[in-house]
Amino acid sequence: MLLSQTAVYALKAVLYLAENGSDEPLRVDDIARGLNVPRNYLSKILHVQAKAGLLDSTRGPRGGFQLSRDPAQLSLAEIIAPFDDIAFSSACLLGRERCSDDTPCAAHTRWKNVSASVRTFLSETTIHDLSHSGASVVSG
Amino acid sequence: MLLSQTAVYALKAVLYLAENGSDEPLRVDDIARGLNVPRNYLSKILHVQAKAGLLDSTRGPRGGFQLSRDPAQLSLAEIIAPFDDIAFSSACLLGRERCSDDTPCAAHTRWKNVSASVRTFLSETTIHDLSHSGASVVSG
DNA sequence: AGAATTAATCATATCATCATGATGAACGCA
DNA sequence: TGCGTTCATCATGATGATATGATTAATTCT
Repeated sequence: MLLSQTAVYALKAVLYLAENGSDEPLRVDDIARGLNVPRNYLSKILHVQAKAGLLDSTRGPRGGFQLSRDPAQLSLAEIIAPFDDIAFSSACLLGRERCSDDTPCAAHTRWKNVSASVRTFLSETTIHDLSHSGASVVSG
Repeated sequence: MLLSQTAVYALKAVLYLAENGSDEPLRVDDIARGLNVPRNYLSKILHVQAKAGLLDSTRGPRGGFQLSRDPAQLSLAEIIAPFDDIAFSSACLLGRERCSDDTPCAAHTRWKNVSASVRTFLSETTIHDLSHSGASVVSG
């Protein structure tokens, strides 16, 4: 898979919030059940996202998680970033730390356009874009 | 990283063989040293590639590994396949087993063109293409 | 046959990811 | 203040990827 399991859960959770959250925060329990993902595991993922400023968390009764930003301003890249650098630092196909036009790996020239299209997709696609697809976030 | 470490080693080894091997097989020891990769670990990777029909292995004196095919007929996808399905079965961004035009995930429509370009790159780029890049395979 | 060479395999270690269960800390409300 | 709700954190385990070292099997050459 392109993304780690954790990053996928992070994405799904944000999508779930965008589709099901309103003014009220949603509880981890409900999100976890809705996505069919382990509760405590999801809790940690949501916590990381809250620390990254993507979500607001509220404790106590009527607490839970909310998006802290407009879904139309929230890119997939930002959501993935805390869990997975894939689209950014490690864009070299052969896993080199330094791989640029000046110090290319054997695949650099041919690969860079393809990898750029992946990065562009992730940074220009927003949660808003996906949450209007009509497809269910759940099950997978 | 897009590819697993193992798949990267597999790719590098084949590139190394394409660039340094001639009629004579190359020994694991030499390839491992040339690529700066653990010897026994590489040995297993080469063995898998031999079983997949990509390499010929010969034991005993003057033995080692050779490409079993013309580098111009050897795609990156074929080399990666025994180690990593990424480009094929698990093309769904959200990790769903079934994700198609009929049963799409939320990201399907937007992601499919991008992922197709990755698959195309891997299946249409050959070892020959990369081994003439002028860049070193080693280090990284 | 015997020695040298080389890949193949086995047993094990290490680490990150993925995950579970139990407990702690903050909060709201009566 | 006290109780229930909810997120936060801790301790632990399972699994797979990534290795390492030692041994075995096949082959060549003399």
